[in-house]
Amino acid sequence: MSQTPKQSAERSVPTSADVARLAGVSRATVSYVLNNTSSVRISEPTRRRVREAAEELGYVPHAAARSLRAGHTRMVLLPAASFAVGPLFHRFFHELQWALRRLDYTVVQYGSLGLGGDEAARAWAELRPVAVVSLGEVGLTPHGVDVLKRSGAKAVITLAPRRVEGAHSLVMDQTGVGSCAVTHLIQRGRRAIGVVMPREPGLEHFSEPRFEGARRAAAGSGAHVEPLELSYDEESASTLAAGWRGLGLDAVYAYNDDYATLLMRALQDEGIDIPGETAVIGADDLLLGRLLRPRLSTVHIDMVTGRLLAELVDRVVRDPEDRPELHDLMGARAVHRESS
Amino acid sequence: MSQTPKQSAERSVPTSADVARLAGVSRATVSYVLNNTSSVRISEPTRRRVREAAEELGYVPHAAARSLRAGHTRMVLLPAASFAVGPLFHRFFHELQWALRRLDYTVVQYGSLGLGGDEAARAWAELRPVAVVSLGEVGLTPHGVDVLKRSGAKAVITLAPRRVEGAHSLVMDQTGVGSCAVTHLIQRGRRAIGVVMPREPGLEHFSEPRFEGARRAAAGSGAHVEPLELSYDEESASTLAAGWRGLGLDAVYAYNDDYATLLMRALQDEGIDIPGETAVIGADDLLLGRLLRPRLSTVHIDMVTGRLLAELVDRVVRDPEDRPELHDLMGARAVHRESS
DNA sequence: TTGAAAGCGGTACCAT
DNA sequence: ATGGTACCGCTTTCAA
Repeated sequence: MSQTPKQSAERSVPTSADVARLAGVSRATVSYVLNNTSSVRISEPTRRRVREAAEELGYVPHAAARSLRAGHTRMVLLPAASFAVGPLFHRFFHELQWALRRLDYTVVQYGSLGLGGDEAARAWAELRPVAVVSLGEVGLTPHGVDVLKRSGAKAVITLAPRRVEGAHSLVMDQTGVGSCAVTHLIQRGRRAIGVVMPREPGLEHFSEPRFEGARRAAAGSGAHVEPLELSYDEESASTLAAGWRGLGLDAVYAYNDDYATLLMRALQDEGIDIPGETAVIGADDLLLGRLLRPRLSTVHIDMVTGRLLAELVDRVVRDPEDRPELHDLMGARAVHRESS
Repeated sequence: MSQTPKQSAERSVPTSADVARLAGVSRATVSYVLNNTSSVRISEPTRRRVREAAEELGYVPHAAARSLRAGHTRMVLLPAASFAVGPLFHRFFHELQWALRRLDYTVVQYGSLGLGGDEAARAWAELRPVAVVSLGEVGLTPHGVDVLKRSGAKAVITLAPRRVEGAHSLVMDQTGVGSCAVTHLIQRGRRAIGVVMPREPGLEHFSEPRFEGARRAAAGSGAHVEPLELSYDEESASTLAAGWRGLGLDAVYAYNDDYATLLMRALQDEGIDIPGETAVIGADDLLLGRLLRPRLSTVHIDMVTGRLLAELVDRVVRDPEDRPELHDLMGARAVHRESS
């Protein structure tokens, strides 16, 4: 019902020229007033007239026009994750956005679902973001980085398991997670260790380095690791569990707590004693792992705060020559509970 | 190593004028070629020269300039969820983005963490999105909707538990979830029913309608419902469980499966038999619920596909007068397992 | 204290 | 088949 009165106003979007006309001033004055330009003094009555006019018309500045004129944006583009991220990442994302906003950036997530790496980079570049912070979901190639930088991006930062040429890469060392888990299992006397590799697309960026870390931890210790594919559904888990005894494993590191609980349940249903016959450890320290019996051992991950990364983004934007390092991006430590 | 050769090119971002100069043609011709404008015929040799020049310079069109000229964008803005959404929503979001991209929209998530409802709407309006699809995280007010529409948004669609004046609201009727759950419990002979209300901010938009549905289902059936606050951590759960017997309840509907499993574990640790002494039901049908013992009863939710919503967005964008209804946005049905 | 005007990077009409 | 040019909305000198 409240739509009809606005119908006339919906005809066309008010511009600063409309505001100027209504206030009886020039467009320049409108700009000065609405941006509180300090280098110019505008009388109080004029300011009021301008503000009232803007209010009355429901004037909202046009970001595209503004940034076109300015020659740059304050947009930080975060390629949106195309896979289900856990609460850990979610929290980090949240903090990052909040901190960036405090630094007066416009934070935008740009999904790139149907696009390949370089197509995505080009699509992002069209928006002329001042910075791009990629969490490694889409394959950002050296060429993609180059496209972004040539389009004016001051900072291209990847938080990926592996380094990307040309970008300011912060390696989020997932190998530490795998090596923590396997070291823990070895210390508890296990030698034949399965490592669950999720089949879900997108997760390979995480699972492969985690496996690599597991492999390295086992090397030279007398233990060996063996990759095991698993989809995140009950059927896949029970299939794996059904053939479990034939694998001859005495322990399993199951990528993360979600997969670990799924597999542990299937193993228990198969009559396999946890941790007696097989030790199980997950990762990410999800609440979930504490709800099952036996309680799930896990690898707790301390992630850098979003605030820290936001500050780094800001530094690189202000001085692209500056290449600050952010170490200890991720700490990992095994948490022993009852399943190992 | 690949940065140094580009250093000169990084000085300034190439424009269509640069491409024109290099190709020895006018800017108009560049535009025609790169956009495959069908109303104009350009010779093949010219086309090639233009394309090669664009390639060589690493030219990427400036989205802001384009939309400024065009007078409109193809941007669909999805306010990013400020709270942890479950896999259900995640999947829906994913589908929606994918489908919108197929329809040639640019999908952008805009976080609004530090902003109130109307501030957020204004910030969104600056980007001049052609459509806004809000999932109800931020309080989109009638005024906010108005701002967006006045700024040129053809479609403002809310997928919220409650209707928003002026917007094209698709009510995602969360009450059905609550009433399903409670009806199920009543049918199984329970009368004193607790309803868990998560303390986590943002979830009240979902939990309150779910509670309302629960209340309505109980009304006139001889049963009664009672809200119970719970935070998503073990301590809160065990506190609630410790006083459980004093509450005199014989069943609980625990918002969703996450909260349900958390509470169920705490109740079991307190020695309370599930479902003998207390029946438990969750919602959302998460895999998690099938991993615990007893298996968790739940309310399965069928959500409309993202594709369907994308088509609706497209329809409203093409004809804002059209106000198509999308019914049965969410179907809910109780799934009986072992905990009730 | 305020206004006129140039120009950011594209697009599309109208000439040639 | 191609080029000249006006214009989209806003900011920012420079002049008055």
